[in-house]
Amino acid sequence: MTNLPHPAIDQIELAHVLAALGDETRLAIIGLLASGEQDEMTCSRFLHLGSKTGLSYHLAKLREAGLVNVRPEGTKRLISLRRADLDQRFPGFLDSIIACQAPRQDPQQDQL
Amino acid sequence: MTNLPHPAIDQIELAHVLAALGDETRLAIIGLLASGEQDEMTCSRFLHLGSKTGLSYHLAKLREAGLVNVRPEGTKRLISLRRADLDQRFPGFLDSIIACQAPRQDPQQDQL
DNA sequence: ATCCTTGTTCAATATTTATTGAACAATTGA
DNA sequence: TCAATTGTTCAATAAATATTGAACAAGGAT
Repeated sequence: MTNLPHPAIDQIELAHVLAALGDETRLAIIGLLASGEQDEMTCSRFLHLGSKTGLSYHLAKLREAGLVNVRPEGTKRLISLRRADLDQRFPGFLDSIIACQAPRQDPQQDQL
Repeated sequence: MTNLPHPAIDQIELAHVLAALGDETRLAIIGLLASGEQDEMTCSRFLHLGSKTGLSYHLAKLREAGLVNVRPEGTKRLISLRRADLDQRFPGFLDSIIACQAPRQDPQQDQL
């Protein structure tokens, strides 16, 4: 099933996770995955963020850090956020990241 | 007062913060600062984490990312966590990090 | 003044990380 | 079978990061 190597919950390391997220491209990938559009997305869904090769590299980083799950399906790979695992391992962390990722409100709209 | 360059709250970038924290040494520094022993600590307080030169480098990274404040006092530098700023900018983020940093409980002690 | 303490800067190096393009593998579809 | 799709691997390179030691600067203490 889980074909590619994924770290088990308890061997997900904070520093490793943080390093994986400390990159705009990967942060954007997580933002998209978290957007809730769909639980799983193919690699090609992120093609606007970089080259095919580059994405393969970044997605591997995210997988190795324990942030995403990659499930081969035919010739495609279905990527999903390891929400439950991350919430269990680092309570509140993922949510705070995702919230920050959301478009920030500009000062103007504060009237009313 | 604030002698060295520190980013203003609204120019603290998430990816930058995450990258700064994606390093065991710097994560340990933040852990110590958050431990509450004292609000401010001198650089020498972290000397067990690396060389004098290395710490100067890592502390600069943390300062530039907006994670710590550095206040020169005589020949020393007093380092403190920018708690309030970070809480305002990224609500919940710092707390989740600090909680994860805390020594994890081992399975045994779960019996009341 | 002289020394000691605390910490920075600089230059050199080592190590990691990121980016590219070409070639490859597996699956799907005609 | 042949071609198209989806994505990986590899080797080369570029670029960013980390680590060292030596030299320096600013205070504080005597």
